[in-house]
Amino acid sequence: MVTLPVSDTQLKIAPIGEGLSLKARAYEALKAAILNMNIYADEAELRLDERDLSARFGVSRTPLREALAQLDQEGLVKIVARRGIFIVRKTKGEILEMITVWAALESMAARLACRDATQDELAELHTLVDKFSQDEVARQMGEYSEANIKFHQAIIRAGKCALIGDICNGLFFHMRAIRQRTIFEQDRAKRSIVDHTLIVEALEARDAETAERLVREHTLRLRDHVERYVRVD
Amino acid sequence: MVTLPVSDTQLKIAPIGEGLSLKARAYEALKAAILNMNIYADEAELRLDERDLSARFGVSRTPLREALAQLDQEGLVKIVARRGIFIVRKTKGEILEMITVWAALESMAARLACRDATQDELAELHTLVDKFSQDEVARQMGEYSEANIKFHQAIIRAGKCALIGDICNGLFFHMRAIRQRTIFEQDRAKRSIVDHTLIVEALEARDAETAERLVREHTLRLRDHVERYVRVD
DNA sequence: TCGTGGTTTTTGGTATACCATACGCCAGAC
DNA sequence: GTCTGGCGTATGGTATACCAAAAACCACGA
Repeated sequence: MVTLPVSDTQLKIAPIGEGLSLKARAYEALKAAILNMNIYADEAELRLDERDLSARFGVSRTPLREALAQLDQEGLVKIVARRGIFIVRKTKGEILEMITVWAALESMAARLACRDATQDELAELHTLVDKFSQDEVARQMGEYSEANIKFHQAIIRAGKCALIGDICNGLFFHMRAIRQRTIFEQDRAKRSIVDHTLIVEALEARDAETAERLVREHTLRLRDHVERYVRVD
Repeated sequence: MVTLPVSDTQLKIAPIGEGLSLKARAYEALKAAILNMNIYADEAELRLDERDLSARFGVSRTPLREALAQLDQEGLVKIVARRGIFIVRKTKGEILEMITVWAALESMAARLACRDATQDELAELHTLVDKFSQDEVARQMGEYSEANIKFHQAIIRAGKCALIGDICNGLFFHMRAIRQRTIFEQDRAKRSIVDHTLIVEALEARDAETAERLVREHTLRLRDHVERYVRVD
């Protein structure tokens, strides 16, 4: 009897039970939980307990600790020996720095995109801006935020630098975890549409200097807005 | 009797026994070991073994695994379930991306520095460039590399954005771990001195646009040099 | 000689027990 | 009443034993 290599069949029964390791699953679950916590809970219970979490998830402390250690390194929690595990609240200063880094990276991505973006990618950007302008009345702020992120991610993707994408995704995640993130959008939607339109025009013209400058100014303007009007807890 | 607060005494006996956790010590040791390995060893032994390391360090697998997990997340090693732990070799593409990110962040730091750098910081930059020009004959490439990094770190510091500093330090570390990193310096020292001098001038003139552009072009030029002439393994 | 099947070994993943220290409670002295 | 010191408890850190899957090895047969 001949047994075919698994890769040659079309079965792929595989994904049963989410083939991820317990550590990975605990990590995702905790990440999601912390994010929700930041949105819903108010000031209460900033502390986590390894044994308690271990019991809730039904796994031992070992994989849980590995997941927590990773979250600690990413800056979402802070582990203090023999004291506890605390959910980290970003300070306003840290948020401003994140936006600054974002501005630096995305403006570089825009520059790269002027050289390397495909026609398809430019078309996609055009679509994102257009769709956005048309929805103007009906759209909710929440949708705007998602669409907004999508637009910026599309620029970054068009720059073809995976590392920029990775770092920015991390930044975006931390932003998402901020409670008053709605402030990011407050009174900025109209202005953003204009900015976005101009940015796409510069990209289509392959004008690197202008595209870079527009993206940088656009994001730094958000930074200033947050610095001036947002009060973080 | 009056007992003085500890902070008012001048004892500070504290640092007994390197208060670091075993995990932290294992992490530092492994990091250093991997770095040396990348420099000295040739293609041999890209694989690590948890039990073996555990025996060598004299600690159990648990803290060792946590240290390895952290190195894995930082991209220095890759842990594959039931296969082994492998020291990661950066591809040429990844190196180019790191330099690109560096260019984006340091140019932004230069922009910020034009607004926020103190006179002392500008003076320090001046010193770094001057000292460097004078040593021209006697200096070794190795020293150049260190001085070079120092110069760039000084600019980043002057930008007052801690996050940019953190990310760049990570990038610099990975660069240091590259074997043929001497190529970075090959035939570039003379040009660098000119570049650095101009950059400092722009900073002292508080000319953000020029400083940003010069820093970006300087680093992207290094990127192109690597892309063209460096062959990574 | 080559391939084929099972068995042993290796190796990272997980569970669990124990350790050491920071904190809180409470009794006792002044 | 307040401060002090011991002692118990909570909690992250560490050690160790076991598990499962992948790889390596080996014997056997065509």
